Amino acid sequence: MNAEAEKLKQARDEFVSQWGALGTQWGINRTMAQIHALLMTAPQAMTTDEVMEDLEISRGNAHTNLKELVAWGLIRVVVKKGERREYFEAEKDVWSIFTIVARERKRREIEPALAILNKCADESREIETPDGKAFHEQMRALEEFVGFASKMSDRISSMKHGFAVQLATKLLS
Amino acid sequence: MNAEAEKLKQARDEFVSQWGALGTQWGINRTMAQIHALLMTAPQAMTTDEVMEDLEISRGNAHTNLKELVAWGLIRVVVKKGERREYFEAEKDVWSIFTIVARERKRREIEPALAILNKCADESREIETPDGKAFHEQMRALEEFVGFASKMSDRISSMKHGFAVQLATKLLS
DNA sequence: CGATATTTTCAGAATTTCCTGAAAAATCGG
DNA sequence: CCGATTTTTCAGGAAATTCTGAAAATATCG
Repeated sequence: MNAEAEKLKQARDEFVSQWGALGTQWGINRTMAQIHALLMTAPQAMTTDEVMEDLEISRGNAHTNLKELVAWGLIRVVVKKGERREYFEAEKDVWSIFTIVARERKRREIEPALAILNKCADESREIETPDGKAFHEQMRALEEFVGFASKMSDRISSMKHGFAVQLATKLLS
Repeated sequence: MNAEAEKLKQARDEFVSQWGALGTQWGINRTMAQIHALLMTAPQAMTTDEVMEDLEISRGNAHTNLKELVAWGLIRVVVKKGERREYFEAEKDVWSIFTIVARERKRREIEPALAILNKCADESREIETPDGKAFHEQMRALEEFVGFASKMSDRISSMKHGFAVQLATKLLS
């Protein structure tokens, strides 16, 4: 019956490793993605040392990225009775994961863009040359679109899972 | 009347520089984002040399990133009659830009993820231990969700601009 | 307290990504 | 073809990011 455990270990290792590689494409570092993958598929909460050993990384690296994941809200600290050290466990619900990631991406990608577009649209509002008008119009169009995207993101993130699925299904039908 | 041109130049420079900085957050390199910003706000198509001079970058850098933007479809090569060298101009329509970026992100972020989840869900399908079942179920849930996202992305990207706005407006109302 | 376990920080090393500049290749008109 | 112009490639350097390992800080227990 240990062949099963072996198969599981292999599948999980592959998931962790590949998910880590993907993280790079994704703008988060490899270790963070790997830890996330590891904890998402962990039967129980894990300690820093277990994570270190499993991924063969340094304590500093494990610590920094665990805390970063906690800051994102993708994992939680768990304290066990009579135990001194911290355990970590991942949020496993896919809809929760999605909304957390969407919120963070909005904060890091959409909001700064909106700020820039706002400022540039503003600074060019009164320029009367043809080129100036064209520039202003381009800024305004981008601003409007990104603002739309921002609001959509909020709207969808705040939906209940069920409602979002319903909407999506309707859209895909 | 040259104060106006000065103001425009300043606003545009700021846009280019800030958009470049944002590109980094975004997983594309600074130069590529800067060139894109520059061309999006250019009154006319520009040559490689003009881009080099404007952004103060090397020929190799300018060339590589111009070609990369062409590969994405965010800019086009323009040939002028009686002129030997290539000019570049950007796609300026925001909806087109959005669909191009969405398509590329799907290709680079969603599809590889789906492939991994598929494989891992498959490899764990027959494991009968409780941990194995939990792992499989997590892979399956993620796969389903990401698959959904992928289809949604296609659907929205293939919409006409007007229809998408209509839908969005309804959603935001 | 003092001893011990655990977490946090961070300087410097390792790695990855990006850019330069120059040489090579391709293109074109005459 | 030849010479001139333009595009492309790429080795090596520069810059940015990530990781290690060890020391410092903090927490906990008797």
